[in-house]
Amino acid sequence: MTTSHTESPELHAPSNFLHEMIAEDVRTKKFGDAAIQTRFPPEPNGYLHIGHAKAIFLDFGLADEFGGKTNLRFDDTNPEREETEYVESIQRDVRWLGFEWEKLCYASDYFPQLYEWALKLIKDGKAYVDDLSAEEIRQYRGTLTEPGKESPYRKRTVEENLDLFQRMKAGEFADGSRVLRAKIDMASPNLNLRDPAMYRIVHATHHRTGDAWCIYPMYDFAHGQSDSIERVTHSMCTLEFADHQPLYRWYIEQLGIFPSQQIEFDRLNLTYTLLSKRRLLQLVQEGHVRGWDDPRMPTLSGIRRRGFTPEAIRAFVTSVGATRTNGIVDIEMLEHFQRDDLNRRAARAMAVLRPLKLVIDNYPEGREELVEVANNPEDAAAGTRQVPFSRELYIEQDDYRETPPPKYYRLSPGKEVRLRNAYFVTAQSLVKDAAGNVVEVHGTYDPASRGGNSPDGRKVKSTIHWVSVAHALPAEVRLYEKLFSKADPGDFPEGGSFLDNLNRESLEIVSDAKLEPSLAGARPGERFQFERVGYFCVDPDSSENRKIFNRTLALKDTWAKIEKKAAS
RNA sequence: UGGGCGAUCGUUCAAUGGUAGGACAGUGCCCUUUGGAGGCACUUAUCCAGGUUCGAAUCCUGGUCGCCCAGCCA
Repeated sequence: MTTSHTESPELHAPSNFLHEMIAEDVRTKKFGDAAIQTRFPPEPNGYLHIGHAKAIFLDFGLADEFGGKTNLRFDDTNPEREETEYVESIQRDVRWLGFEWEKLCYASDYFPQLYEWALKLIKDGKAYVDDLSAEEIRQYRGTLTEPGKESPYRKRTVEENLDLFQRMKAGEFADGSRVLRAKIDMASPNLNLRDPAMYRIVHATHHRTGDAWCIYPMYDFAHGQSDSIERVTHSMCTLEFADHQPLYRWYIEQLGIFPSQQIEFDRLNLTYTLLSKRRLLQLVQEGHVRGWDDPRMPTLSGIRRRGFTPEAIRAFVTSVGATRTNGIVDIEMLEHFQRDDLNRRAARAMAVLRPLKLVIDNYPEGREELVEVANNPEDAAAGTRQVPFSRELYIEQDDYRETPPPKYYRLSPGKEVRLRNAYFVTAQSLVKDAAGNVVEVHGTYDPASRGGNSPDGRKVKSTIHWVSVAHALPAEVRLYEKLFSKADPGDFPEGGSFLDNLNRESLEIVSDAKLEPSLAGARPGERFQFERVGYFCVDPDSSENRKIFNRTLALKDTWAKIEKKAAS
């Protein structure tokens, strides 16, 4: 692949064991002169999450690297859980990550072929129709330490099996009454080889094939063959499928079809995060979050709405790599890569979340001026903008303390600080309400310090941000914290539930934030750094006259750390 | 106690028989018109026991520990 980003080493595909393995296969021409072919094979039964992002970057990234192609294939063999809504969201998410598939495929497109192959196995005496109930089959399967025993129906003749299987397809039998099984080895130490089910009867409407079928292939009887049909050379999946590989190969060998190769890697786990479709679905259905795209969700649609970027996700999954060891990655690692990306790219703006009025007594009433501000100090090319300054400003409540604790550098009585990009200001007096709360601070500014520096070389310990009262844009800001309060949300006492680990304070809505006026034109999805506060992005809930911002991530807060330490 | 897979700083990834290194987190200092960013420094690891070898994280043997598998889910 020709690369246009040699200057960003972290964007290079990682040198991991998958890479080595494929490189070796290319060297030895394991697949002849065929190009590398991979696939990303989600079941359309839920939204994609950050764990899938790892698989996507691996599937598409590795193929790219070796000049190969990647198909997006929906593993839609279970009509009862799959929906078109998911098919659509998955395509949206893959594209958002920056990938375009070679072919869009569906396992359901292969139903006719799969059926033919089942017939072949029956004719070869390698498959049989079993009348045992699900419960009986489970009992006959044996246990981890004891071999199973053969079903009494295992010796049916080819003719009888053919007849029964065709009638299964024709809809003559009820759900669960019969199943087509592969005839392998009921004593195999690998449970997957103890005559696994190939087809089950399900009278359900499939999201694509409708009611054309009432028998559906199992994952094991569909996946390898689908890979083979698409001439997938390297079929990457997660570790829990390692036990299925012998069966994957068995079907391919019995059928004599293209020998796709399955390779397993470790699933991504993150602290304070749940990556189980079943539980994510539960969070949505029970209303613990606002939907699949709630910014607290680990779904790609959720973190996208939260303000995360594909670039950061790529850097993250690259750093995390692929191995065969199961672990849990610290969520702070993901956050680091996101801050790193946004720090370089996000335009800066000034916004006050919890406003406190600051009146500059010696600034002429009615006067206003524009100060020039860099859009991104990390990137001169981002240019500058003009921000209005006037006698009355909003500052952050946290930036003023009547009695400052040790090491507090911000505004307090008699103290001088810098108003970002504007003037030095000194707090002089304050106004309190009946309850004794500070409602207004009065101060004086040094006109000679315009732009933020005093000609006499005087230093201040701190710089605070501000928004002109007369020009302020009111807005709603949604502050997010971790959805779970426990590093392992799945760790709960007997009789409990992962829901007990939900963080009740994961969402805080600030309804009266004050923004600098330039933000009036911000479009949904646009990302900013509110200086000294954090990274934010415009939520699609925003209307023309009321902006809503989501906090992607707070800035690192050294002061909070100092305060915390002092408190302990 | 059947089978499969694995074990390197607190976490994560690397080292492919030859100086155990990077990133995240943490700590301290420097710098800073964001207590952001940046810079410097520090702390901390080869699961255990044997063996092969001039030399082992790496190869071998035996343990130990962890994960996965008994769906007509994927």
